[in-house]
Amino acid sequence: MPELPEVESVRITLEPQIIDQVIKHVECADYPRLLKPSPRGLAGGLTGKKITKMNRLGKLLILSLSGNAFFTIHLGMTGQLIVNAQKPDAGHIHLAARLDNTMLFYRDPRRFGRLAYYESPLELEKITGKMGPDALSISDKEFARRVRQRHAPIKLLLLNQSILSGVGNIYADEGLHLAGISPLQEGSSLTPGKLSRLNQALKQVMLKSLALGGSTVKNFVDAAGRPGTFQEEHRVYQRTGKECPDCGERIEKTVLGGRSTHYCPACQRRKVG
DNA sequence: AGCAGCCTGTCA
DNA sequence: TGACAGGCTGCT
Repeated sequence: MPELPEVESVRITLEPQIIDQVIKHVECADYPRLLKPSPRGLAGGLTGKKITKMNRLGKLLILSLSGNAFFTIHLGMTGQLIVNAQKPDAGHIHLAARLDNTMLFYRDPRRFGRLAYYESPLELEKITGKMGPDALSISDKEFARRVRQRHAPIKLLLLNQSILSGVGNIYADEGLHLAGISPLQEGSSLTPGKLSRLNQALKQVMLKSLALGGSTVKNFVDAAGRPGTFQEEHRVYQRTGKECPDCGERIEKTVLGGRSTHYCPACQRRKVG
């Protein structure tokens, strides 16, 4: 489900509840695709480690553990972290970790998420090294450098996590609308001015969303169990046929890279040549 | 570049 | 019943 603002909302609400606690015991389901390097390897690696810090890169949560090890959590589409004294009365809980003062559960109905244990910074770096810079901190110059050499439609570039980390379908659509750029516009055809406008628009949209706890389109909740409200501020996303807040034209929907794409045909006209 | 595949739940 | 969903990988 979650993109950068939702994942950051989880990080902010989860960190104080689990920081400096030792993972006493781990139980997990037998889903090798979800639990890396393997269900047993993950449980064995985590057990006995202290959680010393919680960071985020794009949509990836990175927990630092004692002994220079790491625990990463990618929520996929429906991943959810729950802190509770006992196992919640809900299905699809694939991991339960007993900490000093509480328990941490991972729930994920669609199982598109991924939990992984890395035994050293070098192992972690193999993953994070393939990811682009975080979308909240990338400079205009770096953003332009990474986008301008590509010919694909700009929306597909924004969704590509090796170019930029953290932007998903909602914020790509919202950021492009705010910047007045067509999702179909080729990356290489955008001027430096347009590109810096887009970079700033993405940050603006995601920071605003973060301030509102993220977007809850379906059932996102943070680690305090609270939904976000940024969906009420969406300008184009899932507003097909409704009026553009800027010009009143009807919002259109198309498909790009297999993903639904919402835009205003008037404000986001494609420039050719 | 484009699409099937991974999964389940929900809505029309 | 079928279409669709906020992500990503791996195949052609």
